[in-house]
Amino acid sequence: MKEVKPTTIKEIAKKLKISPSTVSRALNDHPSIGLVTTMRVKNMAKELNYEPNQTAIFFKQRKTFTIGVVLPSLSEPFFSSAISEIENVASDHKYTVIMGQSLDDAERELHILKTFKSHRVDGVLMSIGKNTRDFEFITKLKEAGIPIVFFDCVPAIPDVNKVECNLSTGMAEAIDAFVERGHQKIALINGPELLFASAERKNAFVSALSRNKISFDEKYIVHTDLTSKSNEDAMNILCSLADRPSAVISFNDFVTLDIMKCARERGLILNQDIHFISYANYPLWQYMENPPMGSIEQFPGEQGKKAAEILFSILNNKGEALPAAHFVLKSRLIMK
Amino acid sequence: MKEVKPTTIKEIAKKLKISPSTVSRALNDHPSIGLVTTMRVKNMAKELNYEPNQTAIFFKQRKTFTIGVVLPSLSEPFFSSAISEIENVASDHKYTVIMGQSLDDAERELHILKTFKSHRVDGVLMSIGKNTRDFEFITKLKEAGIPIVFFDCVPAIPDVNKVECNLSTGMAEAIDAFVERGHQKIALINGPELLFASAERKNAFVSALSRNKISFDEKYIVHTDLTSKSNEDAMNILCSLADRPSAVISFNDFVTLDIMKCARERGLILNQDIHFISYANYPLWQYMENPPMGSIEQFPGEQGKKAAEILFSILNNKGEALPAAHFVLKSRLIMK
DNA sequence: CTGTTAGCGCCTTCAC
DNA sequence: GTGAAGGCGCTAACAG
Repeated sequence: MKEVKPTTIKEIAKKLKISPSTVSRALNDHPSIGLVTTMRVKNMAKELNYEPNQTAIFFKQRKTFTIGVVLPSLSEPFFSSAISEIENVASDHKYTVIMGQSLDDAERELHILKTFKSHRVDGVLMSIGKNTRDFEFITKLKEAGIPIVFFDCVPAIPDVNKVECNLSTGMAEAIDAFVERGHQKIALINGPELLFASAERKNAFVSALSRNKISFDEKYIVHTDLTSKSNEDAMNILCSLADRPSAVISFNDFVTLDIMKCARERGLILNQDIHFISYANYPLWQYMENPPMGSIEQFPGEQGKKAAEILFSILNNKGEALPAAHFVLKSRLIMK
Repeated sequence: MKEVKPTTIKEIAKKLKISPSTVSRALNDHPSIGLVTTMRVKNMAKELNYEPNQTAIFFKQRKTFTIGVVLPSLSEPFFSSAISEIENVASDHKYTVIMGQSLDDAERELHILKTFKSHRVDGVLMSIGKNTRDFEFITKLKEAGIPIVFFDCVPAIPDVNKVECNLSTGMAEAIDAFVERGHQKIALINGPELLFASAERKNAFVSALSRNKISFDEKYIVHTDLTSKSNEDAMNILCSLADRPSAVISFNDFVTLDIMKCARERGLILNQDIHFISYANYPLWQYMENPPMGSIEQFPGEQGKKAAEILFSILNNKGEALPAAHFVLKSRLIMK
């Protein structure tokens, strides 16, 4: 198979006996080029199967029409629905998406960003990993003129663009829903204590209880390191309490899957002896025979979409710096 | 915030009073440059925070160290596990991944490929959409010297690189498993009749039955267009048969979810009155109370990984054309 | 070992 | 309205 080397502007020019600059202008619909010439050029381009060499254009224009997306993982449904939406928005804006998965490794994260930077991406979307502590890279990117918009897992730092989901609203709705149905002994299986996301859940939990005039009992909050073993341990602790809770809110769906299994094995009847609500990150309840009572949705797709839109509004406004955008979605309880 | 414009090779050269080419060579560890010079250059590069401008390098080298991945959808777990593996392999090879989702739209697919081509990606990985009929693009890419490796959903065309999953092996195991457990009335809820993937399932179904000396009865094959409505219809047809099947193999997990629901609603006891096995595309059974008996795994992650490895072996062998690779994984029944 | 020169494909002043 | 010339940053002959 002979490799046909791509047509260039020069060849079109030669065939038409005009100058390359004219061809370039014609192809870009430059107003000062006659209609006739423009048509001739475009026809010839089609005939020769001309496709602009983007690498040359990127180089020349110092713009790549490419955005980079950094995520902890590409295989988790939570993130893949985000990236799917991001790709859609990017595609609408005629942008291409390059991506990297950090696997929650801070070094790998930095490496990806460095790669993106040397690729001269026009902008970055990012959900930070669990182990990211150093945010020096934000300054670096800013210096390089590359805007970044965070979403979902965002740094607690002022003056950065971010889209996040307020976890409290959903927690409030969940507690309300439980209380309405007569539950008073409501427990929280929270994530690792030092995680910001855990603190947020706890605060929301406590204040929602107090709003419902339920006195807060420390024993109803237990922690898991998110392994299956630890999830079960947490559940066993709760089940062994003299005052076993009748309702449990858990850190996420994976935890709930484990603890539901654990509850079944202890002979409890799901949705009767014990009820569940969890923060959603795995879209499967719709299919289950005995799903939890509800789940608190965080809308990863919307977050990704919104973040991408913010990024493009920045890119289209180049020159006038916009104030840092901070968009907060409300998490919401969706009953099953 | 002042934008610092990136350091170039020239500036390093000027500071060091040597020529840009020497700097370039030193940075690339060219053997003919003295150790001292190399060190001086590298130190200065670090000091000035030099980062090579990849867009220039891509342009100059006619190589982008980027591969393009085209998938029907980024949000389906089946594909996201593939892309996750692909990203890992690419990252190991110091390659970047750009991606596009076709959403099963043939035009969008072509558009993505065109974009990739003008981006001068070094290679393409692709799982074709349901509506792709025209494979002219393969020739185009070949002419442009861009290798392509298909995986999962691959074109039935000779001389293309592809990694696919043999659906028959899993079907055979599934039928065997049913027969071993005493089932004789085994049905197949197949996908749209004109889909290649449906024909494959049907053939495997028929021959596995015959191998087990079960006479094939046409009424035990029904079709669905994969909408929930159609899935239910198919199940209702089977359930209304005088000889209702006791075991059902279905096109994929989504179909099974619907038909299990349907079966429950008709008062059948799952895994007792009726048993299920389906081709897997949605990893959730592990969590269910009454999962199907098993599922036929197609290993999307492995497929993506293998396809990526083939692509890189081609890229690293540039010059000597390799014969078209055709790798076939065996689908396998995994019992729950 | 190192410097000089040229050019990748395209766009964009500056001329006419 | 169009052409000529220069250069983006880097690398790779070709010279020393």
